[in-house]
Amino acid sequence: MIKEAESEYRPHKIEEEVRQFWENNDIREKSRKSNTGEKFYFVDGPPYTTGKIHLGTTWNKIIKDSFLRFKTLNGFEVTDTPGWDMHGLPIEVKVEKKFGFENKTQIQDFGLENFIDECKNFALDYKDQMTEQFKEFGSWFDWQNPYMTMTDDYIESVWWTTKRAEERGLLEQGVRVNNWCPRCETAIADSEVEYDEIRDPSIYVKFPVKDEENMFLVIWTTTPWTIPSNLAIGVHPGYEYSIVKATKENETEKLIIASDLIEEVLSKARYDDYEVLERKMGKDLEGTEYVHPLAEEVEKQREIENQNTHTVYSEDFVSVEKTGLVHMAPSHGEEDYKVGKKRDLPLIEIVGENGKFIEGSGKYESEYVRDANPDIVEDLRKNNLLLEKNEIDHRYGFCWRCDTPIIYLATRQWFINVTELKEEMVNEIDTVEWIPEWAGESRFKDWVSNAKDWCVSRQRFWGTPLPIWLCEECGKREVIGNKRELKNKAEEVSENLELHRPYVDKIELACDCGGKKNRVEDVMDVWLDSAVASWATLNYPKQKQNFEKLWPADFITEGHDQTRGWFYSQLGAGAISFDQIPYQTVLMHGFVLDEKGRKMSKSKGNVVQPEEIIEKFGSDTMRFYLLSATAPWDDLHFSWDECQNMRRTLNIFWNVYKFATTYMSIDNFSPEGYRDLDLNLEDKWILSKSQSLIKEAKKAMDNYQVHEYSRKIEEFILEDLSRWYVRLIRDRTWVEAEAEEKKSAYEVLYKVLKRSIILSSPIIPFITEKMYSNLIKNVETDTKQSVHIDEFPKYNENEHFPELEETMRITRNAIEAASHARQKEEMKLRWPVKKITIIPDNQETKQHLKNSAAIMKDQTNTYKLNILEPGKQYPNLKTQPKPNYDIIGPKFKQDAEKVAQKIENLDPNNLEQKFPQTVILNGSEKEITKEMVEFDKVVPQNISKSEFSEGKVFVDLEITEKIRNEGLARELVRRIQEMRKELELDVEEDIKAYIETDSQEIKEALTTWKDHINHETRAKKLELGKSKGDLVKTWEIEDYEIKIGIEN
RNA sequence: GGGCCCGUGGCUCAGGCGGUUAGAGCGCUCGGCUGAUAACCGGGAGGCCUCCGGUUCGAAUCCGGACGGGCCCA
Repeated sequence: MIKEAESEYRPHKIEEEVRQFWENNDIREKSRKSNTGEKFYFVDGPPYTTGKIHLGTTWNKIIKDSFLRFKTLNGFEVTDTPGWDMHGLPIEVKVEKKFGFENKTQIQDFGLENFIDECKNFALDYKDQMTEQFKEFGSWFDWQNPYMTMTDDYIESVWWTTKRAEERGLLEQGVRVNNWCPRCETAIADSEVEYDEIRDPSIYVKFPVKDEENMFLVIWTTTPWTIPSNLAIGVHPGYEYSIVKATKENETEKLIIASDLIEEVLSKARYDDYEVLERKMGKDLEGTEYVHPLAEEVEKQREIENQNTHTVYSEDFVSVEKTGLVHMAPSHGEEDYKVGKKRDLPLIEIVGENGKFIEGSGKYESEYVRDANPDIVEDLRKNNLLLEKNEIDHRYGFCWRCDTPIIYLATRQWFINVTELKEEMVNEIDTVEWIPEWAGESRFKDWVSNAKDWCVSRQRFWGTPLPIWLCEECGKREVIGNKRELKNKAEEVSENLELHRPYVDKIELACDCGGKKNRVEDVMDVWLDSAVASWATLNYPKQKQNFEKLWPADFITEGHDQTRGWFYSQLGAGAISFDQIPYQTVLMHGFVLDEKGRKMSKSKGNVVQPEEIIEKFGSDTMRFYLLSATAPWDDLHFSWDECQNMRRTLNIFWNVYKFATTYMSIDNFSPEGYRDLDLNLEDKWILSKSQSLIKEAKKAMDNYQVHEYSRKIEEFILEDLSRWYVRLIRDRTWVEAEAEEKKSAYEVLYKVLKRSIILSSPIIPFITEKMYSNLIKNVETDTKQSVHIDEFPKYNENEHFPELEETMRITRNAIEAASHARQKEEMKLRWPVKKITIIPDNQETKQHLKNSAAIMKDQTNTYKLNILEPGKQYPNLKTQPKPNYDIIGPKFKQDAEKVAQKIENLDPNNLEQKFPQTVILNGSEKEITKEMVEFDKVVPQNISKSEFSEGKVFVDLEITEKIRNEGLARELVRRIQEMRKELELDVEEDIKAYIETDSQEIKEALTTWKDHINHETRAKKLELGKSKGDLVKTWEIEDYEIKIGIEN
């Protein structure tokens, strides 16, 4: 039996209760397992285990959850394994902070084993915390069996892919210039560099030309600390350079600068005057030798014997900026390194991995590079080689984890040469369905086309160990693909080997040459971990069955920052392993920003936590809001007001449910189905609307338009169900006896509510579960245990009546117009009106309105409803012609405006008979047809007119005696009801009422409408005379004073 | 500096194969309803559709540029 719902919607209570219900009854498991249909292989992009989820992560998981629930409802067999990204620097940094470590040596002293254990604990701990947070808002995943990048199983999947790379000849060791974090002492990927504003020195330096008196090459740099490593200077072959004789305070010197930049440079350095001595093309400067400006200070520079150093080279990459000459330090720049290789320059090591000048490098030995900047600048000044010194604010890269400014450093690293697969990767992008389309077409292709080789090695500890063993004797290498292979080949290995440092570090393999192979000590870039998720989730290659059945992923969805991240890393790993992109549909979603569209950040103080929203409004509200606020691919501007609004929507949904359960429980209703015969217009209409909803909403969601899905549901609940259907059937539910029209209203309301509940369950899983458990489970016999195990409603064409929907749409418009007309003349709805006349625009509209006349009459409170023929005029209207631009625009083009004026000036009398007629325009005749003109009307007094999109409404506001009586009677009823409420009387309780007034009109109304008033207010006695009772109040009705007394 | 996306009333968003009255919700304001009721409904005010140019008889809509925001890259 259906129970009356609690009158107030209490999300926290409901959500807690529902969560319990799910837990105790394994509802998630049952819902997923109830299906044996088509496969839906979803792969979760693993969040990094940082301990706290933010609103972006929340949005991400809610989007995923809504699709998994939707697919499950539709009979798909879904994979809902969640993932965790657990390796890498962020966790290492946490552990370092915990113990106050500042460099790698301290970690070594602490003991790698201990360090790894700490990392592991952090990761697992955070994983648990975050799992709880995700569960809180109802995201359903297989939380018991997630994939975790730190497990041996997972690591084996990474190893397998690495071995694939080796087999295909894509794995390579080489020296490259990389982003380098001097604190973490490791290479970091481009994607791990975060850019921010920083203030740096901006200096112009003079490099003395060898064997020339007082002649200098001028360069500009923001990194003085790279000058000690300088080995060459670059110019552009095609640009013109000048040797300038510049004067400053009576001293002259000869400077070499790009011709276009002379003024700029010299004015900066405040030279008094200059004279161009000679012009040369960049390529002609090639070979010019110079003296290193810090030759005195930097010992290593003096030791270089290579003839190619300290020479000018012309290179195409040089741009005409600052001075047009660039200083090159092959150890500290990618271009510089390339030139160094091409020109056979040595690679001198001056800066160490910790960012300090190394021993024996010279004056700056053991200074941290950025700290050495002032000394270097000062030395240049002393050597009289500093042309100008200033400061500049510019964007600079920082380590994503410890915020240390990065440096570029040439080091030996391991690479996977994905550039060799670039073409293939770009082609694979086209096989994927991207939502929105531009996510793949423009954005992703752009990124992949610019991809560089993948530096996969990191000089750290907590990560997937690089499975590469090198022979110390012959240099031969071996890449291991899994644990068993390692155990088989190992010289000596413990039984319960764990695939982490330092355990794997100890393993030695025998080499054919008789030597021993040792593991390369690096760990892998964490991006390679998540890159293999689509097969690691299925435990491939260890287990092949699921892989063969499910792979590649049907669906993934992540934020647009993952273009360079997971979308890319998966593509790379897929190309390496299978020559295939490992996913088929991608929904790229946006970021959560604050209301003004700015990034949420601690420093701005505009961060909103998901738990704040849940605490305020509950999880369903948060979900509904996040899913409907914007299209997923746009950034979401978070707004508390909009959340509040969504809370209201849910409240209305609850009210409808409450309305239904209140009456259904009183009448002990249980659904038996309805006969078409018993259905009213509004019943068929709402049934049809619900069919439209099923059809359109499903289509939206099938196309991954989750916002459309949510919005359509919201609109249906608010607009159709609550504001219209419930309003129309109210009278029918008040009938006390058993009545067919009441019964059929219940049947229809029940059916439509059930559909709405199931339809909205993927979006708002808690409240719908609660409603389902009472409304559905309490009356249906062969029902499911949970709404989430039920089936998505099937679209039924036989119940879809588009014509009828059109009827109702027009009717609502007409009713709105009528109430507008009333309101213009301050005629309240409580008062009946003598007559309403409608002139529809066309026959079709007329027919629609005729069909719904009963509703129209009822809702407008009129005695009489007239629907005239289209084109008919309301009596005594004056006509004013008005141009119809739809027609005259295309017809008259540039003359349209003039023709419009002519039309407005036409004689309004008998216009209709006069078409077509001609006007003279610019000396030529133009024909004006009837279609070009619309007619405005001016109404007589007593009539209030209003228009709606399909016609016009005229309300006759004449107040007859009958109307006055009824109006006043209703005013009385209203006052008495108000007082009943004030007395907190039960709905059933009877009263006695005493009315005291001087007004004849009210007395008359009272007499005429006595029975009605008695019935409406449950008055056993209604007396005119002295007012008395438990409550006596004085009211004013239509300027009459009236005293009402009530007792029960 | 480059790529992609976004820019519509005070706020959040629709519209966007070009058509003269640019919609909705919230907020504001006036009114209505009152057996879903610490709900609900209607009216109104409020917009040079970021700006500047172009195409067109006509541009929020199409094109070019600028500015602001977001993501990514250099």
